Amino acid sequence: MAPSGLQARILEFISERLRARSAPPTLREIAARFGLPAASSAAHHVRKLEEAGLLKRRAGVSRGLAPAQDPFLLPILGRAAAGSGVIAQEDAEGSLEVGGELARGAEYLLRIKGDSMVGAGIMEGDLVQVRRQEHAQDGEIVVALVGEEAVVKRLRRGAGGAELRSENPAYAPISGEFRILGKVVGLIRRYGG
Amino acid sequence: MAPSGLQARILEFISERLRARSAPPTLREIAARFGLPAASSAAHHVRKLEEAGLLKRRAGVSRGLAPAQDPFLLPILGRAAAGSGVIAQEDAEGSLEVGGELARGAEYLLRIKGDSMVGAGIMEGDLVQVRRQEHAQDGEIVVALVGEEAVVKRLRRGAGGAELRSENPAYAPISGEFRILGKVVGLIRRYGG
DNA sequence: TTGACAACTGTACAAATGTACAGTAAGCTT
DNA sequence: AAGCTTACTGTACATTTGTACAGTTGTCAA
Repeated sequence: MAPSGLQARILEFISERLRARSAPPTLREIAARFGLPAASSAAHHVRKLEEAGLLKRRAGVSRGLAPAQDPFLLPILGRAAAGSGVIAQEDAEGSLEVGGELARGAEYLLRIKGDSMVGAGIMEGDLVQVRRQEHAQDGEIVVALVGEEAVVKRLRRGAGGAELRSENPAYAPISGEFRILGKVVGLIRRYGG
Repeated sequence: MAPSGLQARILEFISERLRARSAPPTLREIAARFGLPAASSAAHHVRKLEEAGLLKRRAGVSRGLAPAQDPFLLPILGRAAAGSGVIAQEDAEGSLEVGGELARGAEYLLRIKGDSMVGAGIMEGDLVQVRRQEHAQDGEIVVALVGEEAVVKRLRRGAGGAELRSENPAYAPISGEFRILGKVVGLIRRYGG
């Protein structure tokens, strides 16, 4: 199921084209790019990628190639979506296209509610980019599940165990039971207007 | 020079396709979309758009259409770049691809130095998205030229004239001579790692 | 070696696609 | 009205492009 090196490069070639906002390559362009002798050779590899679920295509349409999952369209999840303990993609309040380099490492966006992290420059209404992971290091900003609620806090690991700290003196640290859902890898803010 | 309503819609149609990460339309697809009777009709409008400098195309290549200026790749300018009074694109320290919706209204990115705006959640190292304009309203965050230096401050218009305020009590307002270079429309932050 | 299977290639072809060019329609000036 | 310019359309055609299919090569097991 793992694509061969060549097929991975073909997939990357197609993604590159799309990222550069131009039309994806034709089969013959793929063949020329990788020194394949005929269009059907490219067709063969493209079919393999399609069978592996890595590539979508519109049959019969020229340049109808596109990576199956677009890593640039991130769902925006609301805090309420954490009720079940996992933040489900189905509960997205929408999605936002995030550019190539910017999207690196992020899996979803979470909209910030409240002012508990203003000391870290995270304001109400900001979108934080989150990568799903269950562990994090001391000092990192994480998304954690506290009871039924997902919160964004700074993780502190000390002798007395781990705790979640707000960056606002008005809020007390949370040292009880919690579970880390992900790590904050970036932040996006829009100024109204 | 101003494109007719139809031509503007054709341009938007092409952009939409690219934004959705799929291949731009063929001439016949454009014709079908807008009820034009023949491929040559679409070809005619495309040629007009090209002559107006709004569209680039690769001649003879299928689906070789793309908007002339890609609004998604924004240059990252450093503060030093403001020496001459204008922030020149040539002084970019790099560029960052910013997704469709996110890029709306922004023309370049400016990297924040210093902590004078921490009260507004703007931290050292953040990138602010800026739209060039010479006027701004009371309360908006702007990029302004003070002497030889470009700074990011909040604009306050009062009875005594306009002034630039930091969001950090350690810094005094700037009420002397300054010129507004642009308005901050967004903010992007990456957490290291 | 033999056979079986998958990976890959060559060729031919129908459909899709851009383009040239003559033509028509509509406005505008004189 | 006549003449001119511009906008748009119809048609034909060469090229590009996806696809089918038979053929070739390579790998692996027995």
